[in-house]
Amino acid sequence: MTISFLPKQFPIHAFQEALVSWFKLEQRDLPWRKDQDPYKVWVSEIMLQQTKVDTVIPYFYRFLDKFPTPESLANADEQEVLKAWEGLGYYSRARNLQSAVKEVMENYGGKVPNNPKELGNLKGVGPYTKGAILSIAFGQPEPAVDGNVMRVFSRIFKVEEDIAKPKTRKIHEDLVRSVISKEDPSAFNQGLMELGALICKPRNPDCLLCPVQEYCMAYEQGLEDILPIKTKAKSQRVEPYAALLIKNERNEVLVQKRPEKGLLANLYEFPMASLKDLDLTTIPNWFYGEYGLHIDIIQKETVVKHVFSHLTWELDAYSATVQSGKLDVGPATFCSLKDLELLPFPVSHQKLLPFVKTLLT
DNA sequence: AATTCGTGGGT
DNA sequence: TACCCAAGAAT
Repeated sequence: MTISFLPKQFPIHAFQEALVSWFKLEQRDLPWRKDQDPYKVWVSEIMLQQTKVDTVIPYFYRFLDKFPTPESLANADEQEVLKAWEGLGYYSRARNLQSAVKEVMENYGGKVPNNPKELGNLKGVGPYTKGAILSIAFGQPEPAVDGNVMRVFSRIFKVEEDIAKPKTRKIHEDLVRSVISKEDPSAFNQGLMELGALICKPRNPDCLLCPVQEYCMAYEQGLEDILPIKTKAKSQRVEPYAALLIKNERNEVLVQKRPEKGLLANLYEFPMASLKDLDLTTIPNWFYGEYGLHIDIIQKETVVKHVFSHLTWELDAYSATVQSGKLDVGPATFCSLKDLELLPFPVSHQKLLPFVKTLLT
């Protein structure tokens, strides 16, 4: 059964005009809005996935300064790309972006594809990003449905489907297709998102300032605080670890590269022992088995609690020294204080760097 | 379809 | 404090 949420008498053109003219007047001056270079639009859209504008801005400047063209990004070392992404989170975005840019270099002559099929096949480019690039960079009337659009449309058209459910996105894509401005798809799509960010906020929306208030069913019926419907995520688990800050006789600290898949893939960290399986007395023996080094634990330096989307790390950081043995693990290596600055660390381990500096100084 | 994947700011 | 939330994609 197909449900159309678009009222038969909905004044499409007046709605478009109200939204687009508001956006052109009130839009924020953002660095990725200076031109419509598809590469810059692409980079910005990847960075903006699940990430606030204010957080992205400095990363966007630094990233474009370092990798101004698809070619420069394609030819860069992955570690350098991850270093530029350090602290931004969702690091597979960076690795997928570089992978996709390499494909653009090889298969599309360095030109970002301007059609849904080729664009959607690029790594890290899903339905939203595909539509955003097509509409913003190429002016095509394609939907770009993100969380803002689903919230805004849930209110305007009184859509009561759970926006946390994957299938709900299709409802809103159909709605966008039925009302998008063919004259200015870019301003229309961006206008919806800008409206969601500035006016039609998740909580306490500023309906009195809204340029499309007269078209909003939720406002008309006093439902703006009820919609959208969104079920809440389940609670997260807690994982306790001992993080080991191990110094050798050459005043270097042991670091290791994380696996190439999964959480914080290919980033660096200090070795961690799960306190679910081990305790302070069994860690040295475990460590010798894993790394081939006898260590002496000195003392607890700090405790770090780090919250991810789906789990929490509780890191008890211990200083330690190498007693004897020979390191025999590939991804692990001793690293000088100076060279640490070249390695990409997740924020969880950046919190430990001040203590490492003290240890090595 | 449900989980996994980061982080910082708002309330 | 403890949630909630953000211009999602991959699996």
